[in-house]
Amino acid sequence: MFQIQSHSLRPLTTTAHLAQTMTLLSLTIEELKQQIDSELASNPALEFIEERRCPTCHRLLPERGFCPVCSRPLNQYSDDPVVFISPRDDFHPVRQDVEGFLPEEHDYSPVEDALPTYVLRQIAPDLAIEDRKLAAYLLAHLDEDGLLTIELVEVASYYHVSLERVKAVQRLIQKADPVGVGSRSTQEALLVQLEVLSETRSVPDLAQCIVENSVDLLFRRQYAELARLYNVPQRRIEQIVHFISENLNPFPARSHWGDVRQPSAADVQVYHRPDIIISYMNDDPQNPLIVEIIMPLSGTLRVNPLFRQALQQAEGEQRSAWREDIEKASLFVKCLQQRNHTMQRLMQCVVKSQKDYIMYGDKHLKPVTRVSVSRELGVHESTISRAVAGKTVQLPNKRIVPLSSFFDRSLNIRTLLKDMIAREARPLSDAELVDMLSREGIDVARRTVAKYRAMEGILPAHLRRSLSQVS
DNA sequence: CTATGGCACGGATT
DNA sequence: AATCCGTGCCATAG
Repeated sequence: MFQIQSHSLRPLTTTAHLAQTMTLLSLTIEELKQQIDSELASNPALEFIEERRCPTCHRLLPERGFCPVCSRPLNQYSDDPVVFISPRDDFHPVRQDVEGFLPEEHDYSPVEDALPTYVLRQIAPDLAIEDRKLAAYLLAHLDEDGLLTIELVEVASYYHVSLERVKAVQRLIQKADPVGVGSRSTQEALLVQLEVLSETRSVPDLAQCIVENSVDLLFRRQYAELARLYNVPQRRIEQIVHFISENLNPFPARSHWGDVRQPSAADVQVYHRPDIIISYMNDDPQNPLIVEIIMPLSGTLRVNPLFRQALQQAEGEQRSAWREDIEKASLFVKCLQQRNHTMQRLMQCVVKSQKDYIMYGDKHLKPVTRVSVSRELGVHESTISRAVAGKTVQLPNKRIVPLSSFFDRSLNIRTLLKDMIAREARPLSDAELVDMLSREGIDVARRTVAKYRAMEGILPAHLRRSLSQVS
């Protein structure tokens, strides 16, 4: 497919252009940053220019006018959300030189490379040189949830060091972002997260007790049982559960739970950095929405004009090599711009139709499909799919959800269902729930209600009875 | 007999 | 082309 290359330049640029834009589209910020870095490093024709930032909010100023986040005058504009590209360089808070740090002798799959390196960077400064191999070894044995797959004792005996030392390294890892990574179990991860959290804010004291002694009850949502066990009102337990699901994440490396996992904390996740941030201007719900599409750099990329000039004087071999560099550089820049443009339009469209969802919560999510968006934007559906896949969005209420949740066909029904069950006077059977839903204008099969219930981790009616009796 | 969960099928979505 | 999701049918538990 690349034979065309040698013949003509134009078809090459267009197909390559498309291909590269596609791949860029599907990258998350972290990947995008890597991509840009490597491009920048390998191509001398590519230039990076620092740009102005807003003095108060530290965000980059748009082409003209005021900072969209902190200045008032923008209010005069319509109610439509402001969508813009927001470059940031505070992306990796800790950037340490870790060259030669990762030992080669251990095989770990390149796919999982991102998380280990990310963590390693953070803890590097606090790590004794001789403990580095321990850290690297531990990090190389994380599963996709960020949990450790090996026993600490094994590591200790493998390296002939004391268990204590391995534990110390593990603790260091656990406290890095994402907090709790490198724990042996979800329970351990939760405990670490509680501990870290308690340093900055108050944590319900029972929370730790519960996680430590009765996680299984917690995961199975046996709130009544818990209330009995700890001799507190069930209301209190529910508060704590709420706190836990708001702030903790049993799978440190996960952005969202798989469908059949412990549904106890199913609605909220803690994840490191969102790709997109949606907020109200000045955090005031009166103001229009601000949609920031995060760029990992605070500046623009362009083809270095000096390099262009130099090309004029170059000759022979050099000239063609440089010419190629320039081609590649400008292609990359174009693709990047197009990526941003597409993202911008995509978000514009999505935010417009899902405004209620963003402002008022899950109940108001409209079942928009990727196809409908693609039609509206006039692009291929797969483009949208790629752009949406793997990205995360921070909502005004600081929750971070996958972008794909904007396209969830049943979330609104599920939350409605959850509400109804939460308010129910007596346990309602699935069939009765179907009735109630149809009164709300939603027609679903009985079987489907059952499935939604299962997704939300709600027990069947006859089992819920016991709960309501206790409380 | 009623309420639910399992399996599997078809259509939509990606 | 592969996957996901809603749904119908049937078995099973209560």
